[in-house]
Amino acid sequence: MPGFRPFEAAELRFVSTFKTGELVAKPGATIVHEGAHSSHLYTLLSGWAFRYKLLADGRRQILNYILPGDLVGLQGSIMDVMEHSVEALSTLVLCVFQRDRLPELFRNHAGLAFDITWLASREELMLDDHLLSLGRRTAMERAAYLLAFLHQRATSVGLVSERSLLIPITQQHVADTLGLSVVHTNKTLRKLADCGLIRWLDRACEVIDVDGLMKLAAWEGLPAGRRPLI
Amino acid sequence: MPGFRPFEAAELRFVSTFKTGELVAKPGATIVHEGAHSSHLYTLLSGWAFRYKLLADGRRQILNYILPGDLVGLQGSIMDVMEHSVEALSTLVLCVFQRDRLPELFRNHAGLAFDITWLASREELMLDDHLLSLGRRTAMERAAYLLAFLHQRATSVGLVSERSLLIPITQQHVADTLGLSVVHTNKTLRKLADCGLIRWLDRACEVIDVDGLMKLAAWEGLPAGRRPLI
DNA sequence: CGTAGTGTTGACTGATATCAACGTTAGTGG
DNA sequence: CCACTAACGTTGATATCAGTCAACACTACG
Repeated sequence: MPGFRPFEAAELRFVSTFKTGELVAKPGATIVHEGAHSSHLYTLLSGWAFRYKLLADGRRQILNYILPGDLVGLQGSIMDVMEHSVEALSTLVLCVFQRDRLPELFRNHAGLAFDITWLASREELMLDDHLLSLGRRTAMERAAYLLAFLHQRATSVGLVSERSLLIPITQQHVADTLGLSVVHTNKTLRKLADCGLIRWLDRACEVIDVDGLMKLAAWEGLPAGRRPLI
Repeated sequence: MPGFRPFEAAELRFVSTFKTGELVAKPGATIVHEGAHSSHLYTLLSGWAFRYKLLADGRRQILNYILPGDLVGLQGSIMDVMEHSVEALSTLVLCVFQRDRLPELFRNHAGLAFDITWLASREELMLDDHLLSLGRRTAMERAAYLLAFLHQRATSVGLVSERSLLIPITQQHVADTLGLSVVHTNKTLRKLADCGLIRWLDRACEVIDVDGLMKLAAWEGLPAGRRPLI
């Protein structure tokens, strides 16, 4: 896989013992529960998922999307309580790590420790972008940003084959990401479709013109560069 | 200082050589510029600051606030480009680190490396809360959340003396944090003041009833527990 | 064949933005 | 010492974006 930094031999050996197994999750399954203690640490191998938080009265906010190569449950492994939930959008395959060997990883494999911090910094960077979007962009701009963002992330892990990508989300997901109602989200997505920027399929979105979306949202894209994989 | 984890001797020795000096910044000064390469890595020793991003047309979103003990510029040290700016709210004293010795820190001081990752996770956790606020809370709830949040953070670093705290921000800062207009922010803060929850001073906010604010926002507070200091 | 989830649309309502004016204060230069 | 200016905070009138309500079509599924 291009775009990932290569492993050293010792790192590879450690990671293979660090891994305790694989977990498969069905669409709609909750992998991580907000408020849970000592959940596991995972890497997503394939599929789409998302992180979210709930308010007491049921209002839901989607915080970010999880794509192959992303860590799941790091925050819960480092602090002790999980402060968000994670749900599968498609069928997932996760690599399960031994959470309690994280200190050992930091002690003996500085390269891997740095990679984890790198991934945490990248998450922070994405959240910053989302915050800018929710706070200061209009509904159209927000929607355009979100779809351009997901397209770019999918591209960077090789999910965009022959110029086409289906993002497996419903309009309810989009609404809960953008902080809008479903109805208004529907009208906004319709406008984007009428402009020829996207196509909305059954429970999926096809991005037709990424550059158009990025221009509409005035979004520069994520910084390029090689990323680590754990 | 209670609430911080103690250093080991070797860590203390390293940190004292890792530090190259101190930087003092005046209120309104920009310490870190969005788009800048190779900025420094700092720890804030005293004062209040904030991180923000701008849209091309000048719309500003404040991402988070920086209080004593927080790292400044970690994202820029790990990726290469700074993706946000940092501005001083009050007079700051910063501890300046040698950014290029970060790999050495990871290699020889696993405990400190873990601390950095802990701080990054905590930042992520705060951003998650902000995202929930911007996406799903009303103007009143958002304002209440923000002020309760800042009060709690100030408390945890010992800034709240004799039950009183002045947060050194203008209503423009609040507006740019909450994603609202200044005018509406003013009306919202007025309502909070009329409820006896806060008092608005010249260029500062005094929190009178944190519990009332937290209840209004349905916010649980940040997870408790000992934090690292670098 | 009913039911639940999803997407769509129109009518109406409400929250927040925009515009405008004004008071206060602190700083500045004459 | 006194205009003058620039931030900052305040308030009311009006405009607009997004929310709510309601109805309906479509599909998958039991």
